[in-house]
Amino acid sequence: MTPVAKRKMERRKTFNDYIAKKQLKSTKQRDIIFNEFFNSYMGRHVTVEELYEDIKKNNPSIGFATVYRTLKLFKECGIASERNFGDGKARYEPIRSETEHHHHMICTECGQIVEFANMQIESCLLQVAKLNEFNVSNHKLEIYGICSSCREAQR
Amino acid sequence: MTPVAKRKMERRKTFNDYIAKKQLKSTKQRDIIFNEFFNSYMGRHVTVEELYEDIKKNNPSIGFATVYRTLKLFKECGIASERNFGDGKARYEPIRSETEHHHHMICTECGQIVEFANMQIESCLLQVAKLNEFNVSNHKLEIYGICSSCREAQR
DNA sequence: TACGATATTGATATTTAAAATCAATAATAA
DNA sequence: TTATTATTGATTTTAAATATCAATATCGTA
Ligand SMILES: [Mn+2]
Ligand SMILES: [Mn+2]
Ligand SMILES: [Zn+2]
Ligand SMILES: [Zn+2]
Repeated sequence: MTPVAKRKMERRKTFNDYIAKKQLKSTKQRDIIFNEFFNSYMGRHVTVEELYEDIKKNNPSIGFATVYRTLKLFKECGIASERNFGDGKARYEPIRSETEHHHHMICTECGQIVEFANMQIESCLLQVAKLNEFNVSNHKLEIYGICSSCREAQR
Repeated sequence: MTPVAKRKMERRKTFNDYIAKKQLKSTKQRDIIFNEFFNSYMGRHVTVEELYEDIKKNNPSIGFATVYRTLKLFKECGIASERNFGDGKARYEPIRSETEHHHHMICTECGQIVEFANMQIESCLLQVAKLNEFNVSNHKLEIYGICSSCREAQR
């Protein structure tokens, strides 16, 4: 099994466990959305609208509300992250591993997103929180700017 | 003159200069909004609605749209920052000096906001950006968690 | 001071993403 | 199979942000 397929199976198990625990139901729609999301959007940041339009191509009967609710469900059970990059639309990305954690650098010109992780920043953050006696549940860090190719295009 | 008064005067000059440069007009409404914002909301993070309700008390004829537009104007000319803490409402805070820069820690229980600045984080950020050849225009960092008093209240 | 050009105001309407509603339908356990 | 309960898809509602527009205020100039 490829690492990608294994990763997908692990998320699937988390999802199934969550469904069982919360006494929800397995449905064809949830299967379809799960598969499309984890097959096509690994490492990407997709809006509800985008995923809906994509899925409609092969499954025209699936409704927008179902895609919307299913992505929220993915987030709820910890297999997807919700991101907000300041354009007013929520974006979702598949979580790649239980432990992964990263932030984003967004080109305000072309929309390109570069992911990064930095241990030093993370430990500084925890230190700041500790100093102020905050119990951190999550944090977000985004860098906005112009990427090199957009900068070249301008000259 | 107190340091607070001096600070306010400096922002006023920036605002006046901006109005002159862009050929805008000085109005009673802008004066009122400027004064309330810089008198009552230094170090705070106010929504348009909140500031509007506040101003209405003494100036019932001022419209919501004017408050909304004036805060955007403050932001535009660099005397206010717009913040988004994930509740779907934009917040504005007066800028205290040309050079100040800080981030926020938000209690998800009581809404308390603690500001912090950390040079180490800032330089890490720039390093990450440099590595990826991004020209940084701005960045945001927020820590969400539970403050100590809310933690105590829970026990 | 009066005039004319232009920006501003306040009320209201529009836009948009997110969230809620609900009758019909599907999934599950007995 | 049946009863129960969750889900779906269409639609409506909500709420913040933004746009519109006629009436009015500002400001340079005569
Ligand atoms: Mn990402
Ligand atoms: Mn602040
Ligand atoms: Zn770019
Ligand atoms: Zn608190």
